[in-house]
Amino acid sequence: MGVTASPGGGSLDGPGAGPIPPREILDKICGQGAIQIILAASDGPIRFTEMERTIEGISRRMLTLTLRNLERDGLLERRVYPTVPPKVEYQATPMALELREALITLTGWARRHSAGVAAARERYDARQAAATPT
Amino acid sequence: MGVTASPGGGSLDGPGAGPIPPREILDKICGQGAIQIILAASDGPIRFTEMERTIEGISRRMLTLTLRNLERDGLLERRVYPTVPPKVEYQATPMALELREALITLTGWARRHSAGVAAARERYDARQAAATPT
DNA sequence: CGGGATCCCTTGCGATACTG
DNA sequence: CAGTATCGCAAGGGATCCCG
Repeated sequence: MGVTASPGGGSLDGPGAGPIPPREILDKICGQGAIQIILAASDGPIRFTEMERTIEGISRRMLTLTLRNLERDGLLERRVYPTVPPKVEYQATPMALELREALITLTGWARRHSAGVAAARERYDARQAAATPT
Repeated sequence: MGVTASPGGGSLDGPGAGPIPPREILDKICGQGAIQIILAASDGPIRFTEMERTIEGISRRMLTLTLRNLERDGLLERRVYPTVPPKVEYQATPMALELREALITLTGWARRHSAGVAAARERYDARQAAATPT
């Protein structure tokens, strides 16, 4: 993987650091609420605080960091309006839009099977507890 | 392992631990090579070492852990043959198979845009470096 | 409004060694 | 073959404060 810089994901790679391993890309997209962020930015420009309210559960810090990462990877475009108060808009790039369908499928699946996963988990845990002597 | 329901989205077991937040489910699926594992187990039963060879780059530890997590969440079925030497097979459950298409899309996208992401990253980093005074 | 900087605990994860 | 156990560092990520 990258060079492991300081906390925040700022990987300082030297010039000519080859292609990114697909695994790393997927991890970035799926981790830390990036999916919701991309989807939120897929329906036109969206502001920072709008996102914060839309995504619900994400911390300010993580939102900022993930936005930066996605921008860096070319998945989001960030536009700053030097007004007072400041206004910043994010929107998905064409590259990111290609993911839209798949990401919707994924989130839909997760919502539909939320209970099923919880049930499976309880069954598994119960079985483990039963197999463990006191 | 097991409990540790700390900030971020740990797994709270215990009786009646409600439904799983979709976010957490997605993170589990996307992180630590779970995608490749699910896909590898989508074409019929596959053995532990086969997976280890197929996935390439995953550590023994992570493979084991992720397999356990996916089994616990009801995405993989694990079958043990008490032979000598032991034989263990994993295969995707129907629930996990529903993800197949989307996961293939995702991995395909990641492969296609690997270079594009790398390029975007270099551009971003260059711009940052340019904006930073010495 | 939209962040950046710092603190600091928690978790992820590789490396290594041992086992049925 | 298919794991489990333990160690140890580094990354993850929340909380808090500050700033243009």
